[in-house]
Amino acid sequence: MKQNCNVPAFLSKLWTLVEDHSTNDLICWSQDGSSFLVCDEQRFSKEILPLYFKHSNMTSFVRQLNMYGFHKVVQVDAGLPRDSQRVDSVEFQHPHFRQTQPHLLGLIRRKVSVSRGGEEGMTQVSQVLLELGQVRSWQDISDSKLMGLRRENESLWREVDSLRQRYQQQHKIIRKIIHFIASTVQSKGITGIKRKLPLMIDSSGVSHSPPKYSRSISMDHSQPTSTLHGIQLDSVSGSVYPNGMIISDITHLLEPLIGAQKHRRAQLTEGQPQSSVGPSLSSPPTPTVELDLSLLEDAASSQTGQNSPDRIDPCDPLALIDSCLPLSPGPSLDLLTELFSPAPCSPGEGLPTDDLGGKQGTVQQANSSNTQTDKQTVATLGWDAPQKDGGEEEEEGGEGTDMLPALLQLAEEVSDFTYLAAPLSLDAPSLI
Amino acid sequence: MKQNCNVPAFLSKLWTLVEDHSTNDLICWSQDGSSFLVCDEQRFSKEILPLYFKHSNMTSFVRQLNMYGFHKVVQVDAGLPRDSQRVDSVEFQHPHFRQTQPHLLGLIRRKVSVSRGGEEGMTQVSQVLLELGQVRSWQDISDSKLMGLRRENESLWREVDSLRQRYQQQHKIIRKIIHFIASTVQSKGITGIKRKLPLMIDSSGVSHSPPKYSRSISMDHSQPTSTLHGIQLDSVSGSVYPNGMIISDITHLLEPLIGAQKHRRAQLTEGQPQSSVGPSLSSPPTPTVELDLSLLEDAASSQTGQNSPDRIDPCDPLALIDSCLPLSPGPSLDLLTELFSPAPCSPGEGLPTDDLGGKQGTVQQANSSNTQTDKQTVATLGWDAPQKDGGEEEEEGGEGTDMLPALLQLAEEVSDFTYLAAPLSLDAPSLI
Amino acid sequence: MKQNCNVPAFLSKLWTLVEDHSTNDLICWSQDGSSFLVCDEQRFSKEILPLYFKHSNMTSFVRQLNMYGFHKVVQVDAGLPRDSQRVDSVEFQHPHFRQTQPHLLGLIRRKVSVSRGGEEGMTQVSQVLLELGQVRSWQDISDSKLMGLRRENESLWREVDSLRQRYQQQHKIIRKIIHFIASTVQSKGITGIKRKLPLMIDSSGVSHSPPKYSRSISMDHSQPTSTLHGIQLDSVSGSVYPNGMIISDITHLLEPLIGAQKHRRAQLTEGQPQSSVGPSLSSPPTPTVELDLSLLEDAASSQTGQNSPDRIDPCDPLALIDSCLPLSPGPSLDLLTELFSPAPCSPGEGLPTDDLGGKQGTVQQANSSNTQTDKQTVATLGWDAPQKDGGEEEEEGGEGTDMLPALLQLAEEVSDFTYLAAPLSLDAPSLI
DNA sequence: TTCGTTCTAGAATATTCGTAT
DNA sequence: TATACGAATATTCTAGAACGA
Repeated sequence: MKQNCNVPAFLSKLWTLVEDHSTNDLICWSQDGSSFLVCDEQRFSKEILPLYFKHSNMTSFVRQLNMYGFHKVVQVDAGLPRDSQRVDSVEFQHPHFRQTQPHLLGLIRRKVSVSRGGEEGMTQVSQVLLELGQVRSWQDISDSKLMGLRRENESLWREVDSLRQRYQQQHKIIRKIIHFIASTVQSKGITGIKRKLPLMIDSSGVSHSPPKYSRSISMDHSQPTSTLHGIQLDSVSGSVYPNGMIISDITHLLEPLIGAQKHRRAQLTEGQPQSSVGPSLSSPPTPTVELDLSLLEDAASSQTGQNSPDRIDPCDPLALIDSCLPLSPGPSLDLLTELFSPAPCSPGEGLPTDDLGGKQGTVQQANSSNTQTDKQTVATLGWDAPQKDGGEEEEEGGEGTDMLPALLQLAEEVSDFTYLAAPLSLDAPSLI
Repeated sequence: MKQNCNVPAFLSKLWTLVEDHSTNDLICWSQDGSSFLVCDEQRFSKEILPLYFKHSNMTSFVRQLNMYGFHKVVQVDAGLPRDSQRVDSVEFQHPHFRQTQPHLLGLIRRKVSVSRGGEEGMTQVSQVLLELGQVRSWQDISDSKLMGLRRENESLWREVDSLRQRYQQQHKIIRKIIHFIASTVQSKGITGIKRKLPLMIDSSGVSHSPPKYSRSISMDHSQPTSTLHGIQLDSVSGSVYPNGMIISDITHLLEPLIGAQKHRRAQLTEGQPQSSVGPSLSSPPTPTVELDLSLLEDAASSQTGQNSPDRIDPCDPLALIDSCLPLSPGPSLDLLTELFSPAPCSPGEGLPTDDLGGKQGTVQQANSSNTQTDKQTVATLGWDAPQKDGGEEEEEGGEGTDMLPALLQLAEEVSDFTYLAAPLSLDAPSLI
Repeated sequence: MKQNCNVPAFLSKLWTLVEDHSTNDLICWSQDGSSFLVCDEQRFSKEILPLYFKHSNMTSFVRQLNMYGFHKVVQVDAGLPRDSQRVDSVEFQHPHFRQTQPHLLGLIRRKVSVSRGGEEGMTQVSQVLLELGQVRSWQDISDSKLMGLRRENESLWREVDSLRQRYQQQHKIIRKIIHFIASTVQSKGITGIKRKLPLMIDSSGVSHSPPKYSRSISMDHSQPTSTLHGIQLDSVSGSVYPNGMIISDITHLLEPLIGAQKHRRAQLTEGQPQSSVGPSLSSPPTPTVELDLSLLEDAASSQTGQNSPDRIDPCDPLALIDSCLPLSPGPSLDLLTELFSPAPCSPGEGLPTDDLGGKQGTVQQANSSNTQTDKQTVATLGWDAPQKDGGEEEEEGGEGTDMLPALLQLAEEVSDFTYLAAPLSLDAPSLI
């Protein structure tokens, strides 16, 4: 029974007690051997304790445990009504009290009443002061760190802002490209036949047509509204159309966009908010833009649906927008086909869904009117007309050829890009 | 059941408990009514206590008794051997807890840990306390700061995510543009006829429409306004170069960017560290141009150099693209293929819907293999056919077709990019 | 079942409670894991709470939550009439109570009513020591937070860097696309005459001159390297002018952009919050893109106005581009002209090496002057020549029209998108 | 002296109540 | 009305202290 003389009796007894397999139903090691459990406090105190100690009180046993630095392990399922089967079991643990490692018992020390001698309170004060000094120095350091972090964050914000701006710029570029392409197409078409321009212009929203102005106006108005939460958004939007021709307004009509906006807003409101959004950004972000040229496809489809194929009509913004929708895929080609095909399209395809709060209603109308170009016109315009114009041109066939190299080049470049792009990995920070 | 409102619940319950004759076998008044006895601690704690309190622990009951000034009454028979019938009974007493005298309960006061009463005054203590108070307030502030930083970071994460998404969207747009261009080219080729270019050029870019001017004006206006809140940014904008066209910048693209990036990194690494990064870059923004059309030049040069279409040629493009498209899958591509290919070209190039899984190796390989296609192959595909083949090809529209594969390839490449790029994981750490 | 001894029982239980999938219908994590929801208050309090606590009162549960710093998350639909099915669900959140991050529980501190003490002698050193101990523990926590933030920031930086790189890549792609378009145009133009394309290209600054290649090469190389430590600033400078002609800048001219920028800035400033202006963004610099093709439009418009009023014609890319050139006005145009024009126009258009110095005044002027070119001039240049050349051509112009609207629409869409998307406000929380 | 036993207290958390905003 | 907090009490775990071996 007795253990090493160095080890207090209580610890020796406790070890023996826990090790004893014959009493495992009342007291035993925990699963991992890092603590021990007393399963039935009642029986344990009355049946086991007297065998080792001079008492049969659980409280005394616990007092000793605490005196030697043991701690009760709280059960999460506490609080449960003892009704059910929950046998009241208690668990105690000590870093140096582990199954299979009795040699660690020597490291367990009994607590001694520090008897704080009241007198030396003074010394303690000095100690306290010292500690305070340390604390203060630490504070300074911590504060510095915070400042640094804050600056860093500011830089990050600026950086993000910069990125966003660049992104916007790029976006504009894309827009321009599209525009350019449009121009190209036009010019080609034009060459074939004549005179369609004016119309186009009108439709395009650029032109001199009065509607245009109204649009602009509406735009302006709308902007203000956007100011709601008053964030930068407004400004942004405003910035949008500076100079070029602004066809954009028309677009606004489209619901899709609107819907998108709303979402965005909502997102903003919510996301921003307080605390944690968790980094799990995975979800976050409702993606923002949705626009893409898929519209071409859609437009085609929509057109088709409408029946009057005579015109291309990609003009219809709606169609375009729709196309953006990830879901609506299909027909992409149709549009193109129609566009390029000689057959006449459908003239009046009003912009559908506009809602915009009534601001753009006008615009739409104007738009639709424009769109009305008929198929014939298109044909006449002869998208490819130029090419065809001259028979001899063919030799020039070189035309196509010309493109090729460029495209290849482009393709290559892109490929390159892909390589570079590859993905920086971000290691997750994580934390603390 | 209810007791005087002045009397704490514990005392009320205790009185009721002791008075209850139905439980006299477990708890009852002492002979003289000056104290009460708990006869069977075991049963009492498990059967009675839960009926009155939120626990079934004798120790908790005792703790309350002590808290209210009750004291245990030592049993004379304590010394007796534990054997025999000595049912473990405990007795508690309080001067104001007497049978038949419930009115005295109001005199029983619960102890409050007034402990601290410090004897020595040491003035210093007050000083120390003062400092501690400061420290604590600082803690609060610091904590707030951290929280703020954390929120800021979360917002940043969100922002970055948003940017990434937008970027992706843009990417899609680009892809679409390419697609569109491809279509255009094709159509043109198809038309068979040629020649229109010159015209286009003219039209392009320069338009005489009055509206234009109006736009410009608006632009100007906007600028001024923008200056408002603007900070250094304005300067930036200023640097931007308003509207003229600036060709010079183009150059920037080249190396400079690279160098810049490197710098950025360095900064990061260094900056991160402790405190200040210094950036009082309020102005930072000055945008630098990154994008430019220099490509035109490059393209030209490369083209010139290459000119011979036989090379490159990434043929099997289609497959790749589809796989990439997250949203709009296959159809579009197929469509295009059909449209542009005079005859079913590469039927087998089903769009691999598989996702790249971030592996580009495959793609590249495919690519390279494709590239290897010799001119002839290309011709077959129709890619360069026009050039090489014969003039008649043109009518067949086969011309345009030629382009298709290349374009598709390009599109795919882009798609690839998207995949790779997207993957970035943002785990939000969180913390604080 | 066992929880960390350091973590209060309430938190352990709460965690277990929320994690328990079997009770997800009553209590579970929120979508993003940053908070938890109690769906059916009634059932939860009566069925779940008693299993973990000594009560079945929602209020007590909430009190504990508050005691530990949890806060109720207001439901957006709060204002709605209580009518219908409004399932009474409540949501609570704590910055350190997040799904998948149980290690943060240790950072949640229970509030202590520091009230006591007060005035009098508080005293005792012990008290002071106690406080110091708390302060120290807080320090540890704070330090941990800082570390976490730091890591998070590092990740953010990496992310931003990644985005920037990807952006750049995309930028290149766009550039390539432009290139391609340019090539296409050229080829077409060639058709008119035959076989000039190559030459033109060459001349246009793109040329095959060895230097060009060297540039490209350098670029690629540089990029890889860029990944190093580089900071953003460098990039900026780098971005400045490498070699080719950069048309991109041109875009900058447009006011919209500028306006937008300003707004952005303002936003930034405000968002950032308080203190620091932050701008010490050492890094900030990373250049932002400025380039856009707006010029196309502008050019078009201006041209139209000036020269061939009959049509819009934004088609000609070159013209547009030229117009954009702020600095080297004349020359650039000339170049393009030369390229596309059958006859060599203005030979000497050196690339303006001057740096923008951020002054646009000059640029603009140049620009305007350019724009002013009248039709005739253009004609001379050969720019519009094609159109005018053939009388009939004009009429044909109508053809193109069909496309135009669609394209314009598209352009607008994109613009819209920009507006919508961009605007996201990031309010910087700020704080500290 | 050190350790063991017992009774009581300290300290922190838990539960309830009341109320300020 | 509802959210959050102060305050008082309740429960638990641990510690202090007295006393004896």
